[in-house]
Amino acid sequence: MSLRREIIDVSKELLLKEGFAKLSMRKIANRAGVTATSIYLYFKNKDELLLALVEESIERLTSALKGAIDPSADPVKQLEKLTRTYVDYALENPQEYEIIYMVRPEEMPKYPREKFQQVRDIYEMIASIIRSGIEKHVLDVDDPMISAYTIWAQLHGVVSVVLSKRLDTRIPKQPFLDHAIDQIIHGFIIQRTPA
Amino acid sequence: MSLRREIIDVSKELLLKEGFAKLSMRKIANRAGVTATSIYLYFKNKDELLLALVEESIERLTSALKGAIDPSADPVKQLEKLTRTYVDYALENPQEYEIIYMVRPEEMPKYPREKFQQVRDIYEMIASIIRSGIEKHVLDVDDPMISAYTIWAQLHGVVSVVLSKRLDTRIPKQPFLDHAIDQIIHGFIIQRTPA
Amino acid sequence: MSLRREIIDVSKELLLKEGFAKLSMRKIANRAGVTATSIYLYFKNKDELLLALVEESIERLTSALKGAIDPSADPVKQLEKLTRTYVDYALENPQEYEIIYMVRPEEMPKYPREKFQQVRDIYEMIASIIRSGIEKHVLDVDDPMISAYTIWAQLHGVVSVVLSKRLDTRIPKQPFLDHAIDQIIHGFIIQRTPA
Amino acid sequence: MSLRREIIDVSKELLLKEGFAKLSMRKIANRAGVTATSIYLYFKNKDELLLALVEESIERLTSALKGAIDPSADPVKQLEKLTRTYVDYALENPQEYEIIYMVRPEEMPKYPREKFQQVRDIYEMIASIIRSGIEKHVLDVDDPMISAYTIWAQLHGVVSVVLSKRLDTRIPKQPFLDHAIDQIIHGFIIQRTPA
DNA sequence: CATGAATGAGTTTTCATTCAT
DNA sequence: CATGAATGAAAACTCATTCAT
Repeated sequence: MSLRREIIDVSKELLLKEGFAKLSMRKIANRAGVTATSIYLYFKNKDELLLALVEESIERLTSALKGAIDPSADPVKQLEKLTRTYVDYALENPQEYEIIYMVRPEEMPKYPREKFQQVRDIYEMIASIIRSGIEKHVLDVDDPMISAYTIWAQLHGVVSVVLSKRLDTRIPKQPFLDHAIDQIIHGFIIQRTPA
Repeated sequence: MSLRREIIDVSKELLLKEGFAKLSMRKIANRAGVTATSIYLYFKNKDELLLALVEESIERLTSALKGAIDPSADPVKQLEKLTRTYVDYALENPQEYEIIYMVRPEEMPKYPREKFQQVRDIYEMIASIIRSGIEKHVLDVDDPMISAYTIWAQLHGVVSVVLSKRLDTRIPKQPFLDHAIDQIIHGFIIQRTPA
Repeated sequence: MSLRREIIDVSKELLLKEGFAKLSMRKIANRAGVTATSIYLYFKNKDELLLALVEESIERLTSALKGAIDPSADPVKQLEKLTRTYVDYALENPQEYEIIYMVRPEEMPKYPREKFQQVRDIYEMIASIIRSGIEKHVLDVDDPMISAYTIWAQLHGVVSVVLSKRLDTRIPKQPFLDHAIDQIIHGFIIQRTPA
Repeated sequence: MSLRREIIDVSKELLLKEGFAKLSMRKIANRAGVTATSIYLYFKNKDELLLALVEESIERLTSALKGAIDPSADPVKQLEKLTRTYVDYALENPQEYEIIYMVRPEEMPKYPREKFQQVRDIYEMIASIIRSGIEKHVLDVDDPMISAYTIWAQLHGVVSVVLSKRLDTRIPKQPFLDHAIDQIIHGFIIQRTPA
C-alpha cells in the first residue's frame, strides 16, 4: 500500500479514536511507521491532510449512495433504499462519516468553501429522486430541494446522535433507528403522496 | 460583572468563533483582560472550565424549554410550542447550542458521564408530553421514549445543519426551517393520531 | 498552637514527605488551613522560612545531644552515650535530621554562611569530651578536632544511609546500626587508648 | 561531541552548581546552545534525563573502583586501595559523586527502584574482598555484608561532609581525610584480624 | 491577624514545520 | 523517497509574591 494511503487511513483512525484536538502529525507518523517529515512529501501541511480526509470521506459516502440507486425503480422504493443505505453506511463506517462533520469550517478558514459543500451531492440525489417521483405523479411536493434537504438533515440528526454516543442507554439502538427512519421517510411519503 | 462570568462568556464566544481546537487559556485571559493565571482562581483547570460551559449551556437550553411549556394546554399544541422554542432558542443562541455538542465524550474522558446526559432532560420533556397525549387519547404511540428521542434527534439534525453553516446557500433558511419543523412534528402527530 | 508553629511543623512534614522540589508556599498554606498570604505575616519569604526550618532542626538536635551528656561521667562512657543519642535522635526524628542536610548551601546563596555552620556545635561537643579524655589520660589523640570531626562524619554516613532508604533490604537495620556504632566508637577508643 | 553528551555534561554541571531545585530544561538547553525542544530528541522527559545522569554517575564510580582492584593482591591491601580510590574519585569528580545521592527516591517515585540500587555493586565489591580475606585467614568477620555496608556508609559520610562544603574551615582537608580513612579502614582491620 | 484577587515569571512539554542530506 | 536534527511558537499550568482591604 502506498504511504499516502497509509497516512490517510491512520489519520482517520486516530481522528475518530482520539478526536480532532489530539491529532498530531507526529502521532500519525509514528502509527504509520515513518517520520513526521515524510507526511510532508504527500501533503503540503496539516490542513491539506485534513482536507484530503474530508474529501475522501465525502466521496466515499456519495459513491456508496450512488451505488445504491436504481433509477429504473419506483421513486418511493428508491427513497427507502437510499435512506437505509445512508444510515447503514454511516453506522458501518463511523470514522468516514464523522470526519465529514468533525472538521468545522470555522476551524479551517483557509479551506475553500466549496470543498465543504461537496455534501450537496448527497441531497441533490434525494432531490432528483423526489423530482422523478413528481414526474411520475407518485409524489406531490412544493419544493423538491427543500424536501430533500429536510430529509437529509433529519437523517443526519438521527445518525449523529447514535454516533456521538449520546444515545440514551435505556433506548435500544436498532428499534430507535427503525422507528426514526420510518418516521422520516414514511412521514414524508405519506404526507406528500397525492390522494 | 464578576470575572468568573466574564471568563465563561468570553470562552463561549471564542469557542464558537475559533472552534474547540484553538481555544486556549491564554486567549481567553487576554480577551477577558486578565492574566491566564487568574482563570485558575475560578476554575481548577481547562477541563473544568469547559465542563462549566457545557453545563451552563445545557441548563439554559432546558430552562428555556421548560419555560415554554404550559401543562394545561393541548398536548399537540405543547409539542408544537416546544419544537418551535427548541429551534428558535438554538438559532438565537448559537454559541450556547453548539457548545452542548461541541465537546465530544471521547475527547473528555475525565468528564463525569452523567454531565453529558443532562441532555436527557430535553427528551424527557418531549416524552412526558407524549405520555399525557396518550392519556388524553389524542396521541397513539407504542413507546413514548423512542418517539421523543426520534423527534429530538430530528430537531437536532435540522438545527445543527443550519448552525454548521452547511446550509446550501440556494436554500432560504426560514422556509427550510418551517418545512422541516412541519415535517417532523406533524409527520409525527398525523401518523400517531388515533383514527 | 500559634500559626507560626503550625507553619513550621507543616513545612517540615511536607519537606520530608515530598521533598524539597515540591515544597510550595501554597501547599504549606493549604495544609495549615490558611491562605498562602498568611505565611508572609510570619516569614519574609520562602528562603527565610526554609532557614527557620534548618535553624530549628539544628537547634533541636544539638539540645538533644547536650541533654545526653553528663560531664562528670567517664569520657569514654560519655562518647558512647553521645553516639547512641545521635543515632537514636536522627532515626526517631527523621524530618528534623534530614532537613539539616537537605537544604544545600548552593541552593540558598543568600543564606548567611554561618547559619549552616551551627552544626559545629555538634562536633565541638565531641571534641570537648575527647579533650577531657586526654586530660584524664584515658584517651590519646593528636588532634581532638579532627577526631571529633571524623566521628561525626562517620555517624552521619551511617545515619544518612539508613534514612535515605538506600539501606539494602537484605541487611537488617538494627544489627547494622549496632555494628556500625561499635565500629565507629570502639574502633576509635581502642586505637586511641593509651597502652 | 554529540548533543546527547553535551546535554548530560551541562546538566551535571548545572545540577552541582545550582542544585536540583533550580535545574530546568530551558537552562540546560541555553547552556548547551540549543532549544529546549532539542533535549526531547534525546530524552523522553526530564525524569529520563535525570535518570540518565544518575545511571552514568553510578556507572563511572563503580568502574573506577573496579579498575582499582587487583584480585591477586593481599585483601588488606585491596581494601586500602579501594577505599583510597573511592575517596579520591569522589573528590576529583564531585559532580559525578553528588549526583548519585542528590536525587532522592521520594522525589522520583517513577524511577525503577532497581536503578537506585545499582549502588549495591559498590559494597558488593567490598564484601567480596572481605570474604576473600576470610578465606585466606587474614580477616575474621561475622557478616561480611554488614561489615562492607558499614565501611561504605562511613566512607560516604566522610566524603559527603567534605563535598557538602560543611567541612569546618579550621580543619585542614587532607589531614582530615587521611585520619578518617585510617580510622575507618584500620579500625576495621585491626579489630577483625585474627589474633 | 488574615484574606481574596491578581500577577509576572517561570515550569515542562507538544506541535507543525523546515532544511540539509 | 525518506530521514535526522533542529527550531520557534505555543500549550497548560504552578509558583512566589504583592496589595488593598
